[in-house]
Amino acid sequence: MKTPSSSIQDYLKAIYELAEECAPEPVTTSLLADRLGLARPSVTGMLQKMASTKPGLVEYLRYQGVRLTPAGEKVALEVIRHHRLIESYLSEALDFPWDEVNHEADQLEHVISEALEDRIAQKLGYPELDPHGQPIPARDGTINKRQEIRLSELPEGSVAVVCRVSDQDPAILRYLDQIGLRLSTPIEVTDRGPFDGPLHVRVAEEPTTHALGRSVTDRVYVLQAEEASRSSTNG
Amino acid sequence: MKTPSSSIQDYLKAIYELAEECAPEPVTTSLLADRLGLARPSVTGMLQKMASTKPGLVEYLRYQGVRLTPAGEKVALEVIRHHRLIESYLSEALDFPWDEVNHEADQLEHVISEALEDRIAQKLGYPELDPHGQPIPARDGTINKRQEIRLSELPEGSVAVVCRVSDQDPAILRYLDQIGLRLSTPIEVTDRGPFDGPLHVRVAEEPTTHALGRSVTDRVYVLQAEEASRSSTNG
DNA sequence: TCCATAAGTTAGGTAAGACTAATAATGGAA
DNA sequence: TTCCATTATTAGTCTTACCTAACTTATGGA
Repeated sequence: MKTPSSSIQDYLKAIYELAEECAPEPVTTSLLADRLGLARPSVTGMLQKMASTKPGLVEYLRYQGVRLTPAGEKVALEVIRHHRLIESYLSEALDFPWDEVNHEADQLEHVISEALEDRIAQKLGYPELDPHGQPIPARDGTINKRQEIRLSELPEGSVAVVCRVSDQDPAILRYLDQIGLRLSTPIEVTDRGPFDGPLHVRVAEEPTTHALGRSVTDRVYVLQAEEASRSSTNG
Repeated sequence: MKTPSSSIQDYLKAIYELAEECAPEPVTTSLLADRLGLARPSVTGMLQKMASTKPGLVEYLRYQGVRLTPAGEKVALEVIRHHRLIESYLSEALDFPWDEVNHEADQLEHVISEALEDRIAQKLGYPELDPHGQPIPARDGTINKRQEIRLSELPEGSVAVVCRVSDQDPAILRYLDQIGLRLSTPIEVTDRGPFDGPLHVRVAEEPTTHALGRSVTDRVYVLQAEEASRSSTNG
């Protein structure tokens, strides 16, 4: 199969990530448009084109959305592998801060060769997690999923360890870094307001608590007690 | 000034390199088409577009060719800086062989950010030469030119040091590597046939000589005695 | 000097991939 | 069950950068 064009790769990646994050299956046209920063009709057009000219990658359901086929998911995971390896490399080898690597990797992921990817993976010692704790798919398209839950779903009083943070919003990443909430950091939910109000979280050894809104707590994933001990985090 | 599109950057770079290599000023449409792997009418069209929509970058002379203005040359040198820094990084940090870095860098040079370029330059210790001995332009667009001459212009019997090799043809680079002709290698012209026949060259300490055709000797640059001592080569 | 050939340009077309404005389907509330 | 707001799609353009075929200019021998 010929390598799909850069634009199609972006669509596949976005579909995969949205499906994983919010799971309104099938993934909706406007959600995709928002994520990609495109007008909705552009997305409709592209989805129809993908469904007709690359049969077998996506399943497009008129007025409902789009779903990846196993083949489409494999392509998406290849792109994501590139992306996360590049993020890791930028962070490890070139000291990029974790809020900048996503943007940079978005550009690089489409032009990197397999040979370069191999060298990078080798130099890094074949890492399994990127700088945000996101699992790096293997070359064969398999990916390790852990028993992580969203910080927003953590019950009051419970203690857990941060294991993964969405890399989408640099501002959030900068904020998390600033309050000391990084990968492997143990945290405690000291207070959840009613419904989906802000969560009060105490970080590691520090005395102060921070009130975190939904935009943050939905993008931070944690491992609870037992699960945490089974898995070690690395960049 | 907005960053010229990737395609325009390729044209500017190619114009600069062709002018430097062969100097039929102005650079001819078909030379450009060959270098870029495009049909001639495509090049004509692009040159006209550049001349009209980006005035000040190139001077286009109908039926004659194209020349860079100082501003156009500056943009070209920025692209070339990206390219050569990337080549250097791939070679130094990721152990890429010198015949592969050009191709890889062609892809990467358009998507690398200034921030990433800076990190790379810093990690490498601000190198002045790329893996082929080509000077890396400074950020302000200045470039160091040495008193190099083509191997094909070296008189019979003279001894010189290889200081630069064109990175355009991977096969030539592999061949040179194979016969031991690398940067800083001293060589001697043992015999030049009549006119532009093959040059017989002896490499460093080795006894055997090699007959090199014009396609090679025009792409290898050397420094003679005095000049060689003024300049040291590094990757 | 003339003309064949090489080199360059014009004309017209295609493919991606995006956009806006207008139209149609969907689904929740009254 | 009807209606309306939301969401999705169609229709029609635009831009970029390429292509081929046909035509034009330039050039260097006879």
